[in-house]
This record gives sequence, structure tokens and C-alpha cells, in this order.
Amino acid sequence: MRPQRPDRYDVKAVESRWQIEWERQHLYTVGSAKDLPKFYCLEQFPYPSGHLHMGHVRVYTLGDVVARYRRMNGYRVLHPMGWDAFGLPAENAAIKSGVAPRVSTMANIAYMKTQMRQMGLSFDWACEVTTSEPDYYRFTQELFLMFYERGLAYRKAGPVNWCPSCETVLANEQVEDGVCWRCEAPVTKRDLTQWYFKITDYAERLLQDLDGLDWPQDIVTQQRNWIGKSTGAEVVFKVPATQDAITVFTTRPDTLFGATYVVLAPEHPLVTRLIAGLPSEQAVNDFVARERVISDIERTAETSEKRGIFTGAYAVHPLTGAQVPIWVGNYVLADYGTGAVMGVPSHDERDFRFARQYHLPMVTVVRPPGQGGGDLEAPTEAYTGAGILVGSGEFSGLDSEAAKAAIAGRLQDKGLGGPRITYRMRDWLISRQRYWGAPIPIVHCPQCGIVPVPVSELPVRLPDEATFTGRGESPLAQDEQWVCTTCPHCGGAARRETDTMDTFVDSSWYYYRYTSSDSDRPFDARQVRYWMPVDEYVGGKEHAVLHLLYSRFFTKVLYDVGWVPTAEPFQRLLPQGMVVYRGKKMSKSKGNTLSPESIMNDWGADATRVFMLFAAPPEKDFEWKEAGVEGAYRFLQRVYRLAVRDLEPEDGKRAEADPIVRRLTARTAYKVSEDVNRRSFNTAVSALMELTNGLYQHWSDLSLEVRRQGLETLVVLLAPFAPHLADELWHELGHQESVHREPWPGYDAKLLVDPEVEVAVQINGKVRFKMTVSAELDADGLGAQALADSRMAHYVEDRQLVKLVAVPGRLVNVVVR
RNA sequence: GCCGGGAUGGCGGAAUCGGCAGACGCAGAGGACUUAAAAUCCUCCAAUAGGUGACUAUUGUGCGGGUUCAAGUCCCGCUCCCGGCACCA
Repeated sequence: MRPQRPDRYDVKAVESRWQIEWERQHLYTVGSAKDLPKFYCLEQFPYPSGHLHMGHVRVYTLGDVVARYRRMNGYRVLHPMGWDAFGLPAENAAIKSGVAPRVSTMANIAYMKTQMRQMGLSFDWACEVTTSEPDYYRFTQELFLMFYERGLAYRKAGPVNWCPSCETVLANEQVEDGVCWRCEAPVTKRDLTQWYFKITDYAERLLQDLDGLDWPQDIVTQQRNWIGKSTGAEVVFKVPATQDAITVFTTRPDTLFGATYVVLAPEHPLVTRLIAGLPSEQAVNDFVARERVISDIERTAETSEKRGIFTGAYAVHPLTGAQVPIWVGNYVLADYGTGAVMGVPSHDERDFRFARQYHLPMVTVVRPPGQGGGDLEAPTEAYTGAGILVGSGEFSGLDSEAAKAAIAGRLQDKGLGGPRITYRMRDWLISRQRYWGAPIPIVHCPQCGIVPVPVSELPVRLPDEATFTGRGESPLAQDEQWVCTTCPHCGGAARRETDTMDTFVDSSWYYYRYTSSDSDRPFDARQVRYWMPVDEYVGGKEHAVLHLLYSRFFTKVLYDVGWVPTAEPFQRLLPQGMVVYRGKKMSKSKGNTLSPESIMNDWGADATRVFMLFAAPPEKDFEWKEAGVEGAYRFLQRVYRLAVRDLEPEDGKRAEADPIVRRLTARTAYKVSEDVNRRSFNTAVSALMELTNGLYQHWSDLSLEVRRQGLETLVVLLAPFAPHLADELWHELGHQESVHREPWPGYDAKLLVDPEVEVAVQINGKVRFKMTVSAELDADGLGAQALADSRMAHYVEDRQLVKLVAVPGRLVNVVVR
């Protein structure tokens, strides 16, 4: 007899006991067992804001289940954690409170680490990285230099997105609906010289390689949309008057004979040259000046009217030789394609509206298939579909598809364009006018120009002291002592680059650093070869384009220089949904935040984890419900009460239910394994609940052996989900080792099938009764038995048997007329 | 406008390959235990109609069609919701 137990366990005591014990045993270090298969389980590292939020609790719980499951299944698991520690909030806090960013960041990290411990997460802290520490950012800088050497980092002047609230520029990916992705302030335009990464060089590969990934469809689609590939042609319109040429991009070269004008974006560099000395010069300049100050939001708004102005100049149609007027129009984007388009009003909605407004000629050159004559000169709307070419010289009579190739080919022959592919994605703007980021390791020398800092002189350290005013230039630019340096090339006086890198650069390679965080190179090639790619990557959907696209780009560059073994970093992706509270996304401004501290305090880490997993499939948003955690808590207490029961059967009791529970136990082991493999954690938890219910139900009819086997299986299966309680009960059941060192339970496949099964008998597709038959019974036997059943007579009398369908183990369908 | 995803009881969700819709949990109802309550354990719980009742019949997975012995699942046409892209030439 075991001593009487209370009917509840003390959650706090149990959880902290095992947290201490696991740490003492270094239970989650990677270990050196190289003969085991590897598994790299990664979750997006957090920005150290000071506290975990519910979203973090969800990601890390999901990842932890996978990591623990793999370990128990005999994998050597890398499950690291670190800190995406550079970023604006620390700097803004410094402006407000005067605490240096590094000081507040380190304090935040220390606190969040204790929260992660309280969650019972199985990280190997030996791999920890902090992107804001010199021993990390020196390698971010080194990678920048490698990009620079390969021509993948370059400086360019031009209009950029500026967030007035963050006081810095933003990459295209970081502007969402015209507002800053972080602070939601409307983004404006500025003309600045900035550093870029040439991600567009990789557009095609970033697109192609999506096919080989085990990623959810919606994320793949988002990346595809973002890259935005268009296939078409370039067409050159020469401008004899100034010896210039306007190149336009079109996806519809088949409509070229319908081009009656050419439109340039207001920012197009040729505008000034074309109008020089013309009577229209002043008017066009005024127009351009007006349009340029209008924000992107307004300019791209649906309601925005099309405005344009004739430059007074003419270009030559490359195939007909006709003179076409050159316009400047607000509906042409400077940074897509070539910043110029040909106007084909008859076959493009926008051109049609523009032409109608300014009374430009329209020529129909594509006729819908199967349609005869009609008015060619005055269409009432644009026909944008494919069709048969008319009025297109030698190309008349071709269908659109053939004509696209033929016309693009002809342009190429004449040296006036040719087939061309463009992408919507732009180069990645990485400069930031802020202090708390990795300094771009570049020196500006009056003699030598732009000079990279030699790798041997890295890191370019951030000054410890800085003045945070929150206004004007970056604190680095105001630090004369820091800015003034010598040129690595000529030794003369020079100035440092004062921009720091976008924090997305830091997070584009951290998963490599984890594999060898003590390396004196960015990472150890041998370790990376062994561990990469990441086998499971868990993170938020908001990074569908941002972080995931940048990381894929980084990996391709690193792959090309031979530093990493694969061209894709994340084989399997598990994007998790949001935790919603009171019907809305949690946010401070809405006042509906939930603190993980108080929840874990009230219910414990295990119940919090179990509810998170049980409430919904991982990718779905779910609503946090107090009653839900309470349910998870009740379930765990129920398991506890069962596990501390006396295992010895009472006198005179027989083991009648043994076969049932043996099969239930085996089926649960099978189901939980399958479910975790397909990331269906909610149904895995429900299977554990069913086993628990089954043990309760049959307890008094079970032998000692089956009781023990059922309980032990339950506890081991529970270990990835509720790690503290599982370890507690494992010891309670008499074991000395941690349950987390136990191998994952197997099962006897024979036990998965019941010897007898209940099959439904349908008459004309409706279930009329059920029969219990041997599972072995084949289709013929099953059909025969159904027909012979006394309950059948009632349904088939006076009717004719038309068809008999029998599916062994499932059902019988008798079709009668 | 284009692209993707989705819609199942009062609620969250399950149904993995076309084979018994609603597992598991929450909420709710009833019972046992208790002086009582909480906790716990057990039972019930899609809708409609009929029956005291075990039950019987019909309907039912956003809507309308179709394929099939059989459809939440496949096909065609819609509605609505969520997400992405959008004057992208």
C-alpha cells in the first residue's frame, strides 16, 4: 500500500522541483552522440522587450513539444534559444528614461530567460546568441563585407520609405498599406543615399526553390506574390530629337501596334532632358514637382484620378515608325519595370482611362476570338483578353500568345528590345539611421571613397555612451569621436558610416550561429554541414515575407560561396496563429493584454501548455478562455489522481477489461505518435484524455500489469506536453531516471485492430442497424451476414436486391428497389 | 480586380485514402458523495416530429446543382468571412 495522497498536486512545488532537477542534470544539452540522426528544432527568437507575451508562450510550447518528442524518439536534437536584441524599442526607452540600450536589453534578457525556465522549455542554453553583443554583430558585419565584395551590398541614391515616427528608413517589405510595420505611422518619401542588398539578383531562385519546401500553401503564395514575376518584353522607343531612347516594359507585346503614346513616371530621369528648351518645360516641371510630394498611399489609392501632361516631345514606334507623343503620368511607378510604359488604350484599362481623359487616339489591334468586324477606331472599353491580331502588319492573324513571342523576337532582331522578365520585389534597403543596431563596417575616405573595414579590424563597436535626443540624426552621427577614423586604405583622415543595419540582417543568419556559437568564424562549417537545414521552424505568420524571405536570400548567398550545405534554410515550416483575447488581437493600446506570468502563476506551466496545444490546431488563431485552461488543469489533476492510486488490484477482482485497455493503450501510443508527426497536437492531447478516461472507466477490472502498463504509457506520452507532471509521476511510479530520458513507447501493431468490430448496415445509403462481426470477416462474408440478419427482412421484403456493397471493417450498403 | 485559405452543435474543435458526422474539451442538465457547498466520480447533451419509455422517423457539415451504392470530403456555379498582392504596365 502506498501512503494516502492528497487529491491534487501542488503545481508550483512540482514544477519548480523539476526545473531545478533538469538543470542540475543538464538534461537538454545537445550531447555528442553523433551516431544518432540529427534534428534541428528551431523557434523564432524573441525581441527582448522585457516580458514574454502569449504569442511567445504559444510558439515555444509548440517547438518544445516537437523537440521533446524527437529526443524521446532517439534523435540528437538541437533546440537553441537566443535574442534578437537590436532594435528600436530599446533606443526609444533610452530616449525616454535615459537607460542605455545595452543595459536595459541585458536586464530584459535575464528576466525573460527566467520566464522561459518557468515554462519548462527544453532549450540548450549553451548555444545562446545575443545579436546585440559584439561577439555576434562582428560576424553580421563580416557577412556584410562578404556581400559587399561580391557586389551584393551597394549604395544607391533615390527615393526611399521614411518612417517619421521611428526616424529611419524602411525596406519595402516593412511598409504595409502605406504605414510602418512596427509603429503604424504613415510612411513618407525621402531622397537619400542608402545601402541595399541585391536580393533581386536572387528573385528567380527565391521563386523556384519554393517548390521544394514543406511549407504551408498560404505562406508560399505570399512569397510568390511578393516576388511578383511578370513575363513580357522590353520595347525601345527612340527619341530622335535628343538622341535618347525610352525603354518600356510590357506584359502584352502583342498589343504593340496599338501603342499610341508613351508615358514616363514623374521621377523618370529622362523627363528633364526631354523637355529642355521646349515651351512645355515650365509646366512639366511644375507637374512633376507636384506629383512627387504626393505620398504613395494617395497616389496608389483606387480613387486617385489619372493625371498627366504632354512633354511636347515625340518618340518613334519601333515597328511602325510612327511618331508617338511622350507624356508624363502619375499612374506610372518609377521603381517598377523601367519606369515607363507604352499606352495601349484599346487593350489596357488604365491606358483607356488616361487616353479618354486626354483625348489620345485609340487603335484596336486584338479582336476577341470568334468575333468579326466592328469599330476599330472608337472602342467604348478596353478589351484586355487574348485574341486574334488585327491591324498589326505582318503579325495580323496571329493569336495573342504566338504574337507575343513573334513581336518580342522581332524587337530583339532589330535591337529595339526583346523578351524580358521583371519582378515586383525591390532590393532590400538595409541602412537605418539609428544607434541600436550593427554598424555598417564602412569608412568614407575623401581620397579613396567607400572603403570596407578589414575583417581583421572587426567588430566596428558601438560606442557605450551615446546621446539620445529622439530628434534629428542618428546618435552615431553626432558622436564626432566615433565618426572620425582613419582610412584603412590610405591611412588618411576619414569618417565612419553612421548608419546601422536593419535588424532583419541580424536575424537572417542566427540559426547558423546557434550550431557553433563559440566559433571565431561566423559559424563552424562542419557544424553547419551537420545540422542544416533546420528540420522544423516554428514562428509567426507575420514573417511570411519579411524574415523568411530575407533568411532564404542569405542562405542562397552563403550557399553560393560554399559556406553552407543547402540553398534553403528551413525545410519544414510551422507558422502558428495568434492568441486572441476578448475577440481581438492582444495589444497594449486595446487594453486586452494577458500576462503569461499571472496565467502560469494561477494554473502552472503544464496546464498552460496543454491548453495552448489543445485549444486549436497550431496554425489557427484561437481565443484565450479562462475556462479552457481550467479544463486543461482539471485533466492534469485527473491524471495525477489516477497515477497515485494503488496499483494492486483488490481481492477477488478479475482482469476482465485487460484486453480492452491493452488495445486502448497501444492505440493511444500509435495515435499520439502519428498526431505529433503531422503536428496535430490538439488531437494528440485528446487521445491522452481518452486513455485517461478509459483507465478510469475500467480500473476495477484491470490486472496489476495492465494498470501499470497503461499508466506508464500515459505518463511517457504526456512528457512532451506536460513535462513537469510527467516527470513527477514517473518517479511516483518508482523510476529513478527522468521520464525525458525514456524512449518513446512502441506498440504491438496487432493490438491496433480489435478482434471484433461494429459495422454499420445501410439500406439505400441510410444506416438502419449495426452488427458486431469478426474483424477478419471479408467482403463476401460480411455481405452475406448482413443479408441473413433478422433485422434485414423488414427492409428488403417485396423489393429487389440491386447491389450489395461491403467494406470489411466499415459498413455494408444494401441497395434495393 | 487577381491569388490563397476557410465556413461543421450553444462554443473551441474532430472525422488522416469517398465509407457510421459531431471524437476530445468547454458550457449546460441530471445523479452519487456531503449537514451543506466546493471539489470529485458517474450519466445525458445536433435539430424537428411522435412515444411514459428503451426508442422510431425525418432533417442536418454556408447556398444551388452534379458524380457515386455512399459526399463534410470529389466536380460545376454562387454567398459570406479571413489573409496576401494591387494604377505592378
